[in-house]
Amino acid sequence: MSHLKETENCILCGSKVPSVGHSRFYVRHDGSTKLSQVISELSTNLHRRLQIDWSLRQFCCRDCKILLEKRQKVSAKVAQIEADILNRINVSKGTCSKKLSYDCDPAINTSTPKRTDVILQTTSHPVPPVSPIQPISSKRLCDRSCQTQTTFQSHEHGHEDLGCKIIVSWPSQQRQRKLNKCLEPLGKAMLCGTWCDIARGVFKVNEIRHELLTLFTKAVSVECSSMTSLNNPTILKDVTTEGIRSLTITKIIKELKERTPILYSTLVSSAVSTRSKRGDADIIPGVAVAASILLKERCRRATGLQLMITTIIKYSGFNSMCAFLSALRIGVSASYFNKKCDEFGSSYNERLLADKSKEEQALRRHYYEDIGNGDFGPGWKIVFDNFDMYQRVHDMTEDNQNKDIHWVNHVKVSNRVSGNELPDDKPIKNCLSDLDNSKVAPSAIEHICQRANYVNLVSRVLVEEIPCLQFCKDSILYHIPHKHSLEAATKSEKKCLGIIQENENTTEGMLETLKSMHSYVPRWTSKENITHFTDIGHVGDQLTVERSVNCLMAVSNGFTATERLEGIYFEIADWHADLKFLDLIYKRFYSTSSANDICTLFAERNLINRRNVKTDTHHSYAANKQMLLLAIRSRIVVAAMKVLGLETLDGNMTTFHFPKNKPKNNSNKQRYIKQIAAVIVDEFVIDKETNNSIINYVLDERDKEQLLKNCTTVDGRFCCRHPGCSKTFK
DNA sequence: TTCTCAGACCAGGGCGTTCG
DNA sequence: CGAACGCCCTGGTCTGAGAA
Repeated sequence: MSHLKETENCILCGSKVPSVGHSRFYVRHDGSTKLSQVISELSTNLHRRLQIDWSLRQFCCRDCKILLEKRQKVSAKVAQIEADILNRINVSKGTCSKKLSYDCDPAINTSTPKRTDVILQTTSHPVPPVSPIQPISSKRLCDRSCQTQTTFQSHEHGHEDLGCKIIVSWPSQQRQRKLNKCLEPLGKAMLCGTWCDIARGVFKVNEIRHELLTLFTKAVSVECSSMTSLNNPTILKDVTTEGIRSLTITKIIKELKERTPILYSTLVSSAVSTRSKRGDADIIPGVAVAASILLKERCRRATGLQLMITTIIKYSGFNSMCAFLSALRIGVSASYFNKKCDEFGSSYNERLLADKSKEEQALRRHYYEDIGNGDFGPGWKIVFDNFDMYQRVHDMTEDNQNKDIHWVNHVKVSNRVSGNELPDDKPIKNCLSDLDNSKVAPSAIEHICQRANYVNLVSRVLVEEIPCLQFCKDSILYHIPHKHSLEAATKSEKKCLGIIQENENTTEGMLETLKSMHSYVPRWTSKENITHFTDIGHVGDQLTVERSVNCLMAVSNGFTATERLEGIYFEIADWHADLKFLDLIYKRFYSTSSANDICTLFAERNLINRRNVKTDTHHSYAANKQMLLLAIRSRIVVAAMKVLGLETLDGNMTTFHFPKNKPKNNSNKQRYIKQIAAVIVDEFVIDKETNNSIINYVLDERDKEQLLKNCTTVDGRFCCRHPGCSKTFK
């Protein structure tokens, strides 16, 4: 060391020390002198501030040396006092503490770590412990193969030393690391906390919590896998008669407790409040149901509970079903449901009232303020019909007779196609004579369109019934396009407005019904304070409209628009048109006297034993309709078999093969199937001669009308056809 | 004597009310 | 918010009266 240069300043205070004499004291780097030992025991904070350059020989001044000696004495005294306190604590409390014990087991105390010593050092606990960390509440943590040992070093610390250090010792080396700030509570809990404290410390660290959750979910997944495994399946997978008979909620809960404790605990803690007094022994149906649903989601064969529920739904009435589902926490009780239904239904007409208000605002802007011409909605109609019910009384008295109830049901149906562009104040034509016959009769183009529609309809039947044409199923047209296809594709908005408890058979009842419905007609008040109503169509069947019109006529001499029920107009909805058409068809094509005439409807009805088909369509509408559709389809199939050269339905066609050189794309398939359908329509459906004569007739009629129009004046008088004559005739 | 129809009876279920 | 209770309705079956 003699070759090292010497410093001129004191190692601590920096003051200049004399180069010779007794005022300077040598401080050795290796700690072999008393002074150097004292300096090495200084806190890290002081050490950091010293910044000693050990490449030079360091010295200390006399004043600083005195201070260092004083510190050493005080430190020794503090250590002695704290050791005395510790002894007193150990004597008074023994080892019965929930906190970490330092002197619990002599065996552990004397044991030496075989491979690794983890030394936890904390400045906030300067008491020197003598045993490894072990929370006393459990014994499993202190495993010999992985022992942790804490040693405490008594220091005098500055604030820079606060925190936790972990020291790991191997036979070959020792490493130490200061714990991250977020891990400090965990370190402290490991040092002096209970198992619960340690777990809480772990759970508070977000990163560890995330990993813990991953492990937790894995554990749940393993549990559920074992439940659905083939080796040891859950009782929920037993769907045999005996299995379903013996399946109970209690059994499910018992199995969950035994086989999926983590899942069960999670569900129970979700279902039961911490403040609840329910014990572990309680059967919680909701937990069993939730677990069953989740397991069914995982394995579709674990369907025992679902099967049980469905069976009960099928074979129980509404009340008992509600009670059952309510007990399983899937539904609510019947009484509560009824109460809520009343509540939900209380605002049954609010959307109609909102629409009415919107329409009234538009009307006011349009007529009163003279602005806003296009903000009317498509409007709506009110459809109404009688609702009849016969109620037989249990105890008949003079006053309590069987009740024949006649009420009125009404529904709001929003228009899908707007008619706002049509005039409200006058008809489209002034006079019926202005309407040409040719415009009413189908034109030549309409006949051509009609044939195209037949082709589409026939192609539907072909792809559905003939196996060798089924490859064209995705290429046919299911919706025949028309002028309002776009609007018709949207869903109709219907709103039930409930039952009006009035009898439409009586004038009084009908009047009350109309008054009730009139409240939904939008209105606006002019500057002259006159109320105007817009027109809302009310749609009913023939009888209802007839009665309504009579009633409306009866009040037409009212003083005000409200009394006259202005704004209501009626439309007849021929809901029975389908039935009437069917009736007509059966009158023409169905005769019970033609049982022996093969290929007639009646003979076929007997052949396939459809005894529910009757002459009177009114009494067997569905049966007659099905029979007719079947007859039509069968004829189309037979026609197709003839056209395609098919011996049997499953056979191979001899003509009309799909072109081999063309790819089977959508357009080619569409063209192909339409070609076959067109041949069938032309050969078997449309009578060419009749069709042509109709078209010719229509064309002739149109020509005649055009000729007539050219020969008449504006006021409808005929011109004189003599050249040069300007006279006209009536 | 047979057929038809109304009423009694019963079990089960719907629904509203009350109470905790 | 649900359970319990009571009232009433429904559907099926049986029975008796009256008509054919």
